[in-house]
Amino acid sequence: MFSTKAEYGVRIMAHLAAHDGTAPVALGSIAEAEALPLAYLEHLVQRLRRAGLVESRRGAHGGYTLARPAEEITMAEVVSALEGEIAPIECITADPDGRVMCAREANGERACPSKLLWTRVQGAIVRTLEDVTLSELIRPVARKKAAV
Amino acid sequence: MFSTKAEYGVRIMAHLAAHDGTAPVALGSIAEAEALPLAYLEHLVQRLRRAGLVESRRGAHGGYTLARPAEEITMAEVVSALEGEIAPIECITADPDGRVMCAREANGERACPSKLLWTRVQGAIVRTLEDVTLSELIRPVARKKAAV
DNA sequence: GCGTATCCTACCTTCCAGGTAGGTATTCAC
DNA sequence: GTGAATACCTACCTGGAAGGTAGGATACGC
Repeated sequence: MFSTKAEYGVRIMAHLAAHDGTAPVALGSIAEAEALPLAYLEHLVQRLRRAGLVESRRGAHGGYTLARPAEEITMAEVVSALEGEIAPIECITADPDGRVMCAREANGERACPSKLLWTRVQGAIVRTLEDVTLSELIRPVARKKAAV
Repeated sequence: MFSTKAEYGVRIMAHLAAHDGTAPVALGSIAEAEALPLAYLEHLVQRLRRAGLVESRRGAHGGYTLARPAEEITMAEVVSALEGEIAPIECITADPDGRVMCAREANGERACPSKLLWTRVQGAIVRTLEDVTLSELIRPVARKKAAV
């Protein structure tokens, strides 16, 4: 489903949000706190940086900070920065306008018979990811509705 | 996300539903119609059979039929028969009661900081899959064909 | 200029999705 | 009963990617 890239990356973001003070947080301290390999996290955090989700300061006492307030960062941004485009199966993609396409349609063939299903699944995933912000993640706040 | 197992399997089911007459449909004819490798489909259809979703008749003029009416078969059943348990990331599972668990919780550790997110994503996926029946898939019925 | 940190590129290894192969058992038509 | 068609079963193969490692270059604080 989602790989550990998404999992680890979300945890990086959550960690940054939780320690969102003045000073940047060194990736080494995150790796230690979360018990994850530093060298691997470096790859992930670079994706987050290139996506404009975190900012970095190099050198001594450097580290990372959120590029925007946690309330304004959605999980859809985080996950797609890490995993690339979100599609439940290969042939389903979304073009820049947000129209969901089946790859087979493109070359004049008829759509997958199951397009309806995968587009709905994709919609559900994307909507959910867009609906959860980083700040919600770090506040186990009075959400507690219908705890499935 | 989902592998081709789910994609192909759903197409098998859709094909069976579309040709749901008296006679069983040979897998070879499905493979040909869908342009998929027969030998691989055999693996998939066995999973569907063991899950009680299709029935088989061996020998000449044998083949497969739906085990239940298409309206009563949900995509959740089909996909989980093919892919196994549906979880957006490894540490999220659902116990027999349907309670969503984080693997880390089990061993006395605290839950992933991001559990909230993944449980919601899982919920959205499962609810969507449960909501789409096989019969809906094969009838592009009364759905606005215009805007896609 | 030294230590600390980010940044960058290349590589390595394990796993498994996706597929192949070959055989056996069952049923039908004749 | 024979042969063709079909489901059923088990084992194997293979490319690519997930997940991780290595090593250095670059920037910053003191």
